[in-house]
Parts: sequence; structure tokens; C-alpha cells
Amino acid sequence: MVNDLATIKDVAKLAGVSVATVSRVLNQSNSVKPETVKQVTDAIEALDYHPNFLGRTLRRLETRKILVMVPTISNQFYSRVIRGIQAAAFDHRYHVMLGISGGDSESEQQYIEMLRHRLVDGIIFLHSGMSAEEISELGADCPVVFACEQVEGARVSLVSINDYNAASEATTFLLQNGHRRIAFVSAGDLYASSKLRTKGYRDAIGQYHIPFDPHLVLPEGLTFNAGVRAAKKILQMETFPDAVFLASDTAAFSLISELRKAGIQAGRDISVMGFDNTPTAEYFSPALTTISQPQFDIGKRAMELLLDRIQDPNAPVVTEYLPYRLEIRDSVLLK
Amino acid sequence: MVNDLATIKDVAKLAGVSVATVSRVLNQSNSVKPETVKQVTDAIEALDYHPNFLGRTLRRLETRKILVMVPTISNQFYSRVIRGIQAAAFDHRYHVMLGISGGDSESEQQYIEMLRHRLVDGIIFLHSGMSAEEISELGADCPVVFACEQVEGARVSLVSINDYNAASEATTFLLQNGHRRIAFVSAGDLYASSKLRTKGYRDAIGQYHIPFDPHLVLPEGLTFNAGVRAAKKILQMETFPDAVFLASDTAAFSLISELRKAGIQAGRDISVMGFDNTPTAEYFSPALTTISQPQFDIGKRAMELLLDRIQDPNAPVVTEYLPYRLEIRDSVLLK
DNA sequence: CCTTTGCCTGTAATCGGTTACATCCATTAT
DNA sequence: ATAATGGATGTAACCGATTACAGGCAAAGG
Repeated sequence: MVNDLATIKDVAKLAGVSVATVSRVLNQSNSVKPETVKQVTDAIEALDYHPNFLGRTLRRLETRKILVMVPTISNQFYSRVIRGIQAAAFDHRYHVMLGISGGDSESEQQYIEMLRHRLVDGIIFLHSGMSAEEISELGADCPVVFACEQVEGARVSLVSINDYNAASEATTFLLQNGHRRIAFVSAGDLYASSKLRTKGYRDAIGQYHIPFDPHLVLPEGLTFNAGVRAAKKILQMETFPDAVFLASDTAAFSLISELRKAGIQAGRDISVMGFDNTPTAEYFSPALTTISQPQFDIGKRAMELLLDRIQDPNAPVVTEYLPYRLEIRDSVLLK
Repeated sequence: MVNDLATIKDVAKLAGVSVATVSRVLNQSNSVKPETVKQVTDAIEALDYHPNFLGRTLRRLETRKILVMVPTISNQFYSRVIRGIQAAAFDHRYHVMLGISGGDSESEQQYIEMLRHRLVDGIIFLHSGMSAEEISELGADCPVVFACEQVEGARVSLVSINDYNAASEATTFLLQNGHRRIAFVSAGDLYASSKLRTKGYRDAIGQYHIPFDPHLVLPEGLTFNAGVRAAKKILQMETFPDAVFLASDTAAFSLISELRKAGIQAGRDISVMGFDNTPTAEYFSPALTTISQPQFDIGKRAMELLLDRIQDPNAPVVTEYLPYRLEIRDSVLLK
């Protein structure tokens, strides 16, 4: 029945005042007579008027919306990070939108365009396909923060765990429990985090004076399919590893499943260590030993840093590493 | 270095034409001399000009963005639906934004405001806390489609599986395989789908002339925690059920895990049937027997229906049920 | 009684685009 | 030679808000 939304003009007409006065009422300017305020608010009520964002934003250059750019939401890992972002956003009366790039850089550019044109006030990247230079440039112009995943050499704020240390510690834990032939499944050089985790793994091995065997590093990725592929490769090895460390829980689940089909039980015949501590990890069989990231806090902190930058474009670029934790469950054999 | 973005005026000035001409070039109007087009495009190039969405949208009332409203992304189920939506959106040069309501209706209202004010061209709801009347009203004014989850009595388009039939079929499958005491875990009346599934379960039981036992219906929810709670209740029952049918895979995973801790193996001592066929289902131990929904197609179809409605506000309201499939794996004992 | 002060409100410019309409000029038809 | 035609472009109104500035009016001060 109501074709079009009421505009500020309609309200002004009904209240018998100018649009300026209506706007002043809307923005709580104190220079309006209480009587007039009442007339206006009555008119607003009567017309069920809601101010139009576009007009407002066009003037104000503020949307109170931020965008989270995420490569995928299939990976359970991100959901808790996003919840953390939302919590902090809510506290500051901001709204969160999610953009799923799918790893496609054209799609990513479209979302960045939204930022450049102030459809959102800032972006938190959970991943990006852009080069360090592009990111630094964007970060110089607009509020941008990275979380979980960094891009080497990019001058933007980052909240994450220290992937190198975490992987190193996880590997050392395996070594301490008597494992010597440890395979490592990661996403290769695709992500900076993968690179760092690989380095952490390698250096920990080195510390124990175990010769590095490149065949044990399987850059299959972080997905279910990656785990399946890794399992197949492992089953073809002449000497089986006594432990497998995967850079994602997701891949660990499917790897365990595949190995079981071949009669090899994780936590009995072989040790498996995951990474991320996704919600499923504790319910899986065997319950997965993994690195727990403070996902919620990472998200929360990233949002706070973004707000700092929105409020002050010259806020310093910082890198914050949050504590991780080794979650010991049943998939790794202990000495 | 570049403080502000170039505007259409800057381009006009540099090209030595009016803003109208620039706008015409931008919008591929054919009434511009090729020579002039070149001047303008050169200027655009030189200034690295990108048209501002806000100004454009304010006039055009078109954003080529749609919003998907989802209660949570912790649930793995939604990701494939969203991928389907994205695929269809991409084909029609639309962009997808995700709004996570967290079940909070104030948050939901904020996103709806975006639609009302044309910050997006339409919304696909994967769930809503609104009443049927509110939804019908919104649907009358703006392009809105529901997917997966309906709201009884709401006059809006819907794409889903037939939850009643699916639950009924799943229950019948359990009955056919000799199970007689079947517990059912759902979200109670919270979701219409839950209600329908409960009804499907109940009617199937009735078909087999088994007296309905209300104690066997556990409205714990669809989350990991729900599965844990359900397991605890089941373990306290004097007579154990011989099968448990859960309205979500997620809850099934944690239930299986809890039962195992009590020495009860799903697929050996008890049967467990899930719902959704989330990615983890096939890798879980035991691999989960469940109802597979065509999530991708649901999303794709929902997007297509939304586009129909965006293009023609009077497009008919339709309900489309897509085929589901019983995915038989190892968690249900067969006769 | 006239001027000043200050509160309240309206007018109009503005944000960055789009587009109806007017205008100009070169062709073509009469 | 004049009028009609139509292509290319400019002018200005408009979308829905915000806000600087101006102005009106009543109370206070001289």
C-alpha cells in the first residue's frame, strides 16, 4: 500500500517545519524548541520515517559499517574470529558485513571499492590476494587491518598468533614424545601463515638434529580434500611417518578418516596433530590434539585496532601476537 | 599522497566537457562522439577515477548488491547454500554481502533497514526472527526470498527441501531396519523446519503403529552443545532408544562423541541419523548416515527467484521444494 | 522607545552522481 | 535560401540528507 518511503521532506511538511529542523531533531541538535521537537517526532512516528543512509552518508562520510573480507566460510575456523569482530563492533555501535572473495581477486577488488567509496568505514582482511605494495597503498588511504593472516612486507596492522612459534612448539611436542619421522601438511607458500608454520616445523626438527626430508612436507592445502590427498601420499610411502602434523584441523579430519579406511588408527598406530582447534576437534574420534588459537580475541582485537584507525587515520601500524595453546587430546601418542 | 578520490567533476574538467557527458560515457550512452569518448576515458584513466556508488545509487535506486541474512556461520550447513547464492549472483553481475544476525532481532532490523534504503537490492533470508505478518509486509515492499527455512503463513517465495517428507522418510528408513524406539532431537518449535521435521518423524512412527512417546522427543537444539545435552538425557533413560534421529549433523557429532565416552558406539550399539550432510559427515567416525540437502542448488535457485523479483516487483510468490537424498553411511545399523 | 542579544528556525549550498530538457550546429530537404 | 531534422553536448533539476549562514522575533539593556 505504501509505495515509497517517507523522506525528510514529508516529515517536514507534516510537522510544518523545514527539512533543516527535522534534520536537527534527528541529529539531536540542542537548538530546537521542545515543542517543535515534539511536532517533528510525532510526524516521524506518524509516517514511520527512517532516515535514508545514502543521503546521510553522502554528506557525513560515515556509515558505521565495516566489512570483513574472508576467502571462504566453509572453513569453520573463521566463524569464531568473526564472532569476536562482531562483539567488538556491537560495543561501538558498528555493523559487520561479510564479503566472501572466494580467493578471486576481482571479487576482492569489488569489495575494496566499497571501502574506497565509503560504503563501509573499514575492512578487516582475514586473507588477501593482493601484493604487499597494493595493501600498503590501500592501508595508507583507508582503515584496514589484517587478522590471522599477514602479507609479508605490507605496512598494515595485524592481529594473529605467532605461527612460527606455534608450529615449532607443536613439532617439539611431537619430538618430545618420541616421534622422529614427522610429516607436515600445509598450504605451501600460498599463505604467509603456511610458510611460517612450515619454517617452525623445519627449525624444530633441526633442533633435534634430525635430517630434513623434503618428501615429508606435503603442500596439499588446508581443506578436506587436502587431507584425503595427503593420506594417499602417506600410504604410498615406503617408510610410514610416525606422526603427521597438519596446518588445519579440517585436513586432519579427512586424513584420519582415510587412514582408518586403510586400517591405520590415529592415536594408536600413528599420531596426528591439527591446527586451529575448530569446534569439531573435541568431538572427533579420536579427539584431535591441536593448536588452539584465540579466535574470538583475535577478531575482537582486530576490530578495536580498526576502530582506532577509523577515528584517527594516523593511528600507528601495529602487530599484535596473541597467545595460542597446545590442546592435548587423543590423536597424538604420548611417551 | 592522493588525499581525495577524483570525482566526476574532476574528470569533466580535465576532459574539457560537462559532467553530463562524462556520466553518459560511464553509462555507455550511445549519443557521445567517439572522439569525446576517448577524451573522457583518457581523463578517467589519468585520474584513476572510479564512480562513487553513493551518488549513483541515490539516483538509480540500484546497487547490484544483495544481502544474505544468516543467523550464524558456525553451522557448516550454510556455507554451501551461500556458495550457490554467490554462483548465481556472479552470473548476473551481482555481489553478495553476508549479514550475521546472531538471532538478534535488533541486529536483523538494522540489516533490513539496508534493504529499505536501497543499500542492497534484495535479501535472502536463511532464517528470520520476524513474524509472518512482518515478513509479508516487507515482502510486499521489497525483494525478499527465503531459503531453507520458512516462516509459516508468510507470503514470500521459498526454496527448500520438504522437511516433513525428508524427516518422515528418514524415520521410515530407521523403522524399516528394525528400529522401534527412536529418539528425536530437534530445535523444538524455534524453527519451522524443526516443527515440520518433528511432525514427519511423528507421523512416520504413527504409520508403524508405534505409540508416540513424548519423552523420546528432545528439543535441545541443533548445535554441538545440543548434542551433548541430548546424549546426557538419553544416557539417563531407563530404556535406551535403539536409534537417535537428530535434526542436524552438528548435534549428531557431539552426541556420538558423548555416547562413545559412555561406552556406547554409534553404528554398533545404537543407530544415529543426522540431517544436512555437512562436509564433515563423511569423514566422521562412524561416517554419518544423514539427509543430504541440495544446498548449492537451494542457494542458486533462491538467488534466481530474488532476481526475478528485483526485475519485476510483481513476480509471483512461489514455493519450490528441491529433492533431498538419504545418504546411507555407517552410523545406522541395517537389518 | 530603540538597539542589542541570543534563541530558534528557514534558506540554500552541498555531497557525487543521473537525466530531462534546452541549445547549438551541421546536414539535408524543400 | 530557408526550414526542418537530428546528433552531440551543456544546463540545471534532482535523489535525501547535512549544515553554514542568514533572518525573525522576543526579551533584555540603554
